[in-house]
Amino acid sequence: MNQNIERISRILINNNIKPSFQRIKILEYLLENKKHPTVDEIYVSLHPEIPTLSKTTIYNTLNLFLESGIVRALNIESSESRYDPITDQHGHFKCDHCGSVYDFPVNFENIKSNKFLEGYEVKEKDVILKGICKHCKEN
Amino acid sequence: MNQNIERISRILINNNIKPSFQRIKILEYLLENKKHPTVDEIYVSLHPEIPTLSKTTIYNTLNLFLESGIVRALNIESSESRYDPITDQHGHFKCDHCGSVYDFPVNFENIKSNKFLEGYEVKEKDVILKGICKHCKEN
DNA sequence: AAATAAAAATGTAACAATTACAAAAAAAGT
DNA sequence: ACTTTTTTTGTAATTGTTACATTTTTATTT
Repeated sequence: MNQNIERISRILINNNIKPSFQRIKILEYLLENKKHPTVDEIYVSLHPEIPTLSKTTIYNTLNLFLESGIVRALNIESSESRYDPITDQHGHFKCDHCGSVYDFPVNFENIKSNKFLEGYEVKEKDVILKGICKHCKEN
Repeated sequence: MNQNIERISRILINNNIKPSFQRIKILEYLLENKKHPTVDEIYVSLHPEIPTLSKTTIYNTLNLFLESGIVRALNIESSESRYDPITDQHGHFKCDHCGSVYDFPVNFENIKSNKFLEGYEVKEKDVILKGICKHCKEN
């Protein structure tokens, strides 16, 4: 447990972010539960452990993480942003029925090799699929 | 001009949508200016010609179009939805600098052939790239 | 260790996109 | 022409997010 906190602190420090308690907990949550949570989900999950936690802090922290590039925002649904720690490249499948967001591997090379994008500097890529997931199909 | 309206009326009728003036104008705007406009952009553009036009009508109409599948919503930025008439499949490149959204062709077959998505019903696909566009690069 | 300065966290209010809802206007049916 | 249904409209409510001032915590200096 303590080792985990040290590991996460190191990630923050490496990105020039002071490892405060809240920041550690928020990043830990993102890394442990790879659920692409919304701000509200983070808040509800961490609030029991950190009763003074404010949503503004979560917003501030996530924006800080975004600037440093340790997380990225997923705008799958227009009504809410979800947050994803940046690891390997992958696409996202959102189930219209249960609302879950699943990761799946994507070969971005096929997309990049495109004449139409010559001269364009691509910084961020995402593949978003929507539909009904396997689990919902089966029920 | 009149032919255009007839053409657009027919699209609506084919999708079981009564071709009211507002609906025709909104769909016409989407089809003519392929700019992936926001609701506000549609409103500002059509308001001079239709002074009584209400944003609620635009929202209602777009939701109607979404249900019928003649347009789809692009959630590139979390703060706003953009709307795109459905034609051929293509990806979207959004320039972080000038804000423009460019279309580019995408071969979705490369993405679909994926073991991880077996059993999943994919209804909607999008590839979203962000970065700096050619025009902004040159300046 | 106490005092001071700087950074981070917090709560409230403001904001903007969207939706809910009821009333007004227009269109369709009788 | 009258009634019913559909469409449009304006206002108010809702929700995710940001702005901002205050409080708390952390770091620095004496």
